Amino acid sequence: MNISDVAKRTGLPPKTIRYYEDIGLIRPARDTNGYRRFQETDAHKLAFLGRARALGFSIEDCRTLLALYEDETRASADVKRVAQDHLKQIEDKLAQLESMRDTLTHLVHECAGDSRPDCPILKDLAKE
Amino acid sequence: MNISDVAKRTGLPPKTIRYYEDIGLIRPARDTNGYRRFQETDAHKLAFLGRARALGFSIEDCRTLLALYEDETRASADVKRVAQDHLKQIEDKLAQLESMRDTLTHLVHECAGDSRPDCPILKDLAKE
DNA sequence: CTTGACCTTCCCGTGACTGGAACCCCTATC
DNA sequence: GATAGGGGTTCCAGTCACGGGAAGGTCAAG
Repeated sequence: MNISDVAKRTGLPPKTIRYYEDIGLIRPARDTNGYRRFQETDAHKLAFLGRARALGFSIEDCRTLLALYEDETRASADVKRVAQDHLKQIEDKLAQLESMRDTLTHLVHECAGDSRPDCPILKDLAKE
Repeated sequence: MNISDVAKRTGLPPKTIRYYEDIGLIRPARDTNGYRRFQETDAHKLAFLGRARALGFSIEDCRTLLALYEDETRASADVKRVAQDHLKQIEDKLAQLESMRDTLTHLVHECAGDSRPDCPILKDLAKE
């Protein structure tokens, strides 16, 4: 498989796949002409990475998860810890965004949104 | 006021304040020794920017909001549009994070987290 | 006069890519 | 054989909103 084939199969852009090789997440073989030649295992790893990234794991987390995946002697506790830490981060971010959303929703609701200059949104931002 | 004074008052790090000058959000005066000399209006603008950033507005949104704030002939509709667009982005992000959280919560719950290698988290990432 | 706390500018690094330039490879067609 | 096109390759720069750190000027106190 060439890079565009595996890109189609995994849904990852070719640029991203090259980047993942760059940072050592995958090591596809090369043809004599210099083209990357992807094996099934490469496609499989890339799909794994795509799903991990879709769950918001950082690249470094992905590296760890991939290593655990390939380590038959892993402890599931190690995987769980990575996932729990990440989940915690997401929950923190959610709380922060919810707070922003609540404030913004309130402000937007208060604002007339007409041609007059008077605006509670700006008033709030400029308070004190 | 020197930069550390206004930093204390606004809660913004000096680095951030210099950056805001760099990109043209503020234009503090200078003393003969080259030090920035902040007026009340500068401190006020910085506080405004700090609150806008705390609500998650991008720097470019902040620039727009500041311009609207200083324009006595603004229409509140323009402010409202910026806020609504931003609110939409936040809601999209929230939905995305909630979906991640739900999946992760489920997976973490399924995982024994012991010394055995069997792990539903990895299984899910590697599915297919 | 020295010390230490300020201040200045400048450059590099962050995360995870994306865009673009410049160039090579392969096949098909004129 | 020339050419057109659609692959592929590398490398460099840019994104966003700063933060770290170096090298050096300024100022008040002891």
